[in-house]
Amino acid sequence: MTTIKDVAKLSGVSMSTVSRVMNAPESVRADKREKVEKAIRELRYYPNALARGLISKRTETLGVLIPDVSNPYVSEVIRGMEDAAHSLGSNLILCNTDRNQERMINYLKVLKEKQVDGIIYTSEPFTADFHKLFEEFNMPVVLASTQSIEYEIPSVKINDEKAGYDAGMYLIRKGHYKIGMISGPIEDPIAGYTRYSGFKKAMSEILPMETIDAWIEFGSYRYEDGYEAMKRLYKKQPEVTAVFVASDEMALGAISYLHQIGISVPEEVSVLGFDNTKIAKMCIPKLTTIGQPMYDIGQKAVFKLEALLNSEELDELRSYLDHTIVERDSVKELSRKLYSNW
Amino acid sequence: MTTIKDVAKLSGVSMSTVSRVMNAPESVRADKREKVEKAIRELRYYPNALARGLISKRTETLGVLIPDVSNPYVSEVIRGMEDAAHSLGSNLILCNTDRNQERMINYLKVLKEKQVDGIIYTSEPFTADFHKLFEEFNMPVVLASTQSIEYEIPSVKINDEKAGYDAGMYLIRKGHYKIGMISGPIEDPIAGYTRYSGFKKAMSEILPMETIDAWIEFGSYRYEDGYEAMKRLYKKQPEVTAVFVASDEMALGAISYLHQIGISVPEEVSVLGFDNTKIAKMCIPKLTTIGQPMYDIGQKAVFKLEALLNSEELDELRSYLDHTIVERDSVKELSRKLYSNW
DNA sequence: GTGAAAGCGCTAACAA
DNA sequence: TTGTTAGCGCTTTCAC
Repeated sequence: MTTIKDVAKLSGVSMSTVSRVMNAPESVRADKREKVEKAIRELRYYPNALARGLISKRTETLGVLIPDVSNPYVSEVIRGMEDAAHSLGSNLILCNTDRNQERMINYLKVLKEKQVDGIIYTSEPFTADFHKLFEEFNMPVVLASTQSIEYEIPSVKINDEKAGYDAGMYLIRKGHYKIGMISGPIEDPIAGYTRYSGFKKAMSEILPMETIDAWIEFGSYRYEDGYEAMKRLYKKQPEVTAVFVASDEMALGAISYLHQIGISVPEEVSVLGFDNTKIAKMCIPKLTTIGQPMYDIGQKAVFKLEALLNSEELDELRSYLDHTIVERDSVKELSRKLYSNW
Repeated sequence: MTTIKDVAKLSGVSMSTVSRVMNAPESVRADKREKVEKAIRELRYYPNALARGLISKRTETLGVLIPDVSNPYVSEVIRGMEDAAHSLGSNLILCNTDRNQERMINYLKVLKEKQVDGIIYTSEPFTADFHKLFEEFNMPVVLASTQSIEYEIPSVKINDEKAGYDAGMYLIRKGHYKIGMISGPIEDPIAGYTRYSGFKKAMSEILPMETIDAWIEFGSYRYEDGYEAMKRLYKKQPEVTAVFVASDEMALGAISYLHQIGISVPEEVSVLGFDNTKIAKMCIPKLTTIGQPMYDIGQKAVFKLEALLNSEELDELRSYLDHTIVERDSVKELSRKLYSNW
């Protein structure tokens, strides 16, 4: 292994001068600088980041805590993070927590030991327990695709309640008035309760509040959950003409159930998804869905963490990026509209 | 920041003793050990992995070079890698190369500087150029979901040629004899040419070799490629009853085209996919597909790299894991079989 | 503008 | 069993 010492020897200068050509080249006289640069090339010298980090207290490495990389939603967020990190000269250490507290604590410990500059906690509710943990480890944290209301932690996500509201209003505007929902777990304060209550707010424009819950089923965002929830919903409300589903994956499960019992989407029942993951445009029918800017969420989270590390002023503690409505083929416009002036 | 010195002081022993309780506890007398452990807990001391790595020449960190995390196939491989790494006490640094040589070189440089123990190069052909690069950087490498024939580099993948052959034979066995293929690029020696030639070999059992190519189109594994390739194939061979498609994503594109022109899958045309990514069981019809053990590929690649780092004997340089045929709903059995005794 | 030397936090001889 | 000391490879004063 070649070290700074070898470079110094070969180029006939001191270690400090070699260090200078790497960190402040303009402070070294041109002739020496060139000699050093030549030696670096010849010896294929690469400075040891461990030694450097030991002094600088910076590793240019970020830890990313995610539930599971193989989740299509998460993997797009990560992609945004990695691009942002790359553009800033940092790297990402990937940690799949599997929602397992023990595994998470273990990662936190290792990341601390490896001296990562900061951590991004992604896509899972941030509980009081976690907050205590992070306090203990005392590392800069940014939340991506999640947030904390009780604690002052920087975060980046969409406005899920508004998204739920917009979803409901979209279906209403399309002429539906027998509208169901397959929500995430109501105990999930990030993507569950928020979208649920936004949807209910929209529904309250056409329905008495008390009756809305009869049109809502729940599931944990997975395909199978969507299938089962749709089954329950349909048995309860066979007149339903449109369903808002809180994730694309569940939406596919719901469509699968409808398809199985011979109900066509969107001709007989419309389905509105959530996320706009890649699958949404590959299935039949192509999914109309609430689009999250996953890449941007990841990217912004990293930029925010970087700003935090450089103790720059944060423009806002909790950032909310815009969602969109991506219109494709799974929602049908009903001709007989309830409010035709909309 | 608390260091080993602080722990030594508080527990009234020397730094070496503290070091020992962390690395060889049994070599320290119980009473002192307990004192040290208590101090560690009280001070919330975490050893600095940079300092340790500087000495041990090990960082317990691996670099992973992948084209793109947000690719569903890749993200499953990564998941296997990460679990394996975690079980071995290592971490993964994620590097999206985007098939961009410059970006890859940059990553290699940084990974070298950060003293990662080794690198896993994933899912892209390993060219002579890359080999030269890796030689220059002189870091242990394992290939995952790809391989090198010319160079002696450990690798883990499936036997793509056999998989292509099995795919063809499967369709023949299902009674088809007007069988098309949508292949990956023939210049891709990993997943393109291999599956293509395996398929041709199978077809040669029912067709003269010269005519087979008239039934094959090409695409770069993406949805849109599948759509376009299916269009070309269908125009050329409207009598086709089954198509083997070299990726699930392309298969979905192919199905989309067929659906659009009113041809139902599998009633009129059967489609056999490749990979068995998560989407395969979420679409309609659910995809019958050649299943790759993505998780296992990732896992095994990491274990292999670890063995390499510990200079253990590798049981085999190039590992080939088994593929499977996952039967779902997109392939129909034709009653009028060509070889009814099969 | 350049070099010598101290030190980042840790481990590993070597003594004791 | 334990402590002292010399580094690991680098940056950073501080003189010159």
